[in-house]
Amino acid sequence: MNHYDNRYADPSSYRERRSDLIGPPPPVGPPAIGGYGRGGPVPYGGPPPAYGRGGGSAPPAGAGNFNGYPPFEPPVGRFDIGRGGGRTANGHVGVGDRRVGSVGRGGAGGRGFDLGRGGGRLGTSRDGGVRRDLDNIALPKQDFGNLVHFEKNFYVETPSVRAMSEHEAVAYRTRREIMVEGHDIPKPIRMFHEANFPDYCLEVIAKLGFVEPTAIQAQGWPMALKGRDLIGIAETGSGKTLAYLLPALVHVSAQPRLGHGEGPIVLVLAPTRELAVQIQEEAVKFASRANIRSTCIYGGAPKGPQIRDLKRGVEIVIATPGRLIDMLEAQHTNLRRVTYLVLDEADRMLDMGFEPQIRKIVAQIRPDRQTLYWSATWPREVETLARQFLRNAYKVIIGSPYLKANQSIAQVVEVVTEVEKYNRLIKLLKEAMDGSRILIFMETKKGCDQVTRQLRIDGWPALSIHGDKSQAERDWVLAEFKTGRSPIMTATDVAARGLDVKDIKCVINYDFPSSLEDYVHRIGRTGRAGAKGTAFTFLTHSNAKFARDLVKILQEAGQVVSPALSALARSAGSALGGSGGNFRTRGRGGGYGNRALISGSNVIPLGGRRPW
DNA sequence: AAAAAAT
Repeated sequence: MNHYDNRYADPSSYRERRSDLIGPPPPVGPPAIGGYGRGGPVPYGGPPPAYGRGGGSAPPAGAGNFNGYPPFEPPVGRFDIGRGGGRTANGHVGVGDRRVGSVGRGGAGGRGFDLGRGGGRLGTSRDGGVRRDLDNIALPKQDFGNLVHFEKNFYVETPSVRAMSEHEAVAYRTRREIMVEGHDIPKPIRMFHEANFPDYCLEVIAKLGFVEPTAIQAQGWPMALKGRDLIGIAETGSGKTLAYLLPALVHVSAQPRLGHGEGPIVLVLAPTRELAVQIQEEAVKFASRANIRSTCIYGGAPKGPQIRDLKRGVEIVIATPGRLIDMLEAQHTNLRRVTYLVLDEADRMLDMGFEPQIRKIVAQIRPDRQTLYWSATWPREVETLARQFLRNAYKVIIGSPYLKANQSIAQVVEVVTEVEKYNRLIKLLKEAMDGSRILIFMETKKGCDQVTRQLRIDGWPALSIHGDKSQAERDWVLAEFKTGRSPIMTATDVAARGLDVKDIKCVINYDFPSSLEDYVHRIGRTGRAGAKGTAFTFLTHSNAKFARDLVKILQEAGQVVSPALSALARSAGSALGGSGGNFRTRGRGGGYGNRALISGSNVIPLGGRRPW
């Protein structure tokens, strides 16, 4: 037990023991806010230094610069993706050399390293073949026969928590709408210091300006610190990331230090690259203070630096599944030291597209690990599947156990026809352009590109992010959006979950999403951390099957339901059928999207007038 | 019928 007690009494001791270790990369500084204003010209200093070729080149003459928004500057050079990786500017040569076919360890279990990707044996179509390959990669079987015990219970009640009566704990949970399940549930904490985090955590928390734990943190922290498995469900923007990251740091600090060739202790899995990067940025803020190293492993970026981080030894890995499996297959790392596993956006991670990959990864991790699932949405069907990977789990739900939207988002639903959408969008933009950001969701990548193109022709400073764009372009577009240099972003569901961008005052669902869970996540890009936001949603008759459940979500959040929406709801059945049947029922449409041009020429110069 | 996740 009191491992952790001792450590906490002297937080410097661990740092000293580890003084030989190299610290993590410095945290990424917050992007400068501003640069976009209603009246004035927008300062634009040329393409982003990270990607720019020449740097700071003046935008070409012509309409493109009229509003001060840059024409698209193709971010090439640094991420020379898809050409073998040997020619990157920073000279990571031969990343591909040591990949497939390396011999498995001679030890127990099959090795199954013979599934090269070079041959494309499962079909050469870009879309489809790739995923089947991924699913077919066999990782070496792990032998968990004689593992040594590891410590995972670090929860020590402070006197003030101990003094809380059972009755007070229940009252606190009622007041903050905390619903708990499981055996031996700890009392919630009311203040940050009651979680017994190391001082550096409290310092960073103070610096970030947080005053009180959110409900999910108040109950989730003591549960996670107890070392038990956990399902944590709380609305978008309510602080789930810190709810699992801070216990992760405590967990890491109490484990034996990494030996040569050992992989991470904490593994966090996320469904998109941008979300993984964002979690990593959050982790670094805290971990760097404890000399705990963390890194992000995700596709579309050069492997060299990622491999280097893994080889050097890193306590926390935040990853998207595909690249992690790739790294495991190539034995750049292993998961034999992982004792704290997090699935962020867990319902998404367990849906059809991801489940096989998750199974593969989880099979590499010792069964007595601590496993934590987090999401704002948790369809009933997922839980059965999820429980396969859990033991004696707690469950904590904030607010209603049903599908629920964040209450601080105003939701406006408009019943329209397909052809009316664009003009209606323009009207909304004219009202909404006030210096903050506007995020527009589309159903398809192609639709995304088409609307973005038209918006730019009409002079609207919009850029688009979706999965057919190069990672460099995705990074660049998101950065332009975050800084406000390009205040309108159109997106597919790649941007639906988890992304935390400041000052998104307005989300527009140009196309209705394919599930109500996605609806809740999409609109949750606004109204973060108690801020207000507005979500506009275009609903057509072809979306009628969602109307009834959408009405429920609106009512639950205290929103006005328009007569048009009620009428549509009455005219159609429920999308959820008996029991939420829209989960895991959809197959993948093959070969749909069109690959974005590497040159970025799908982003056209802005039209020559300022329409707002 | 879509998106995402390796090259």
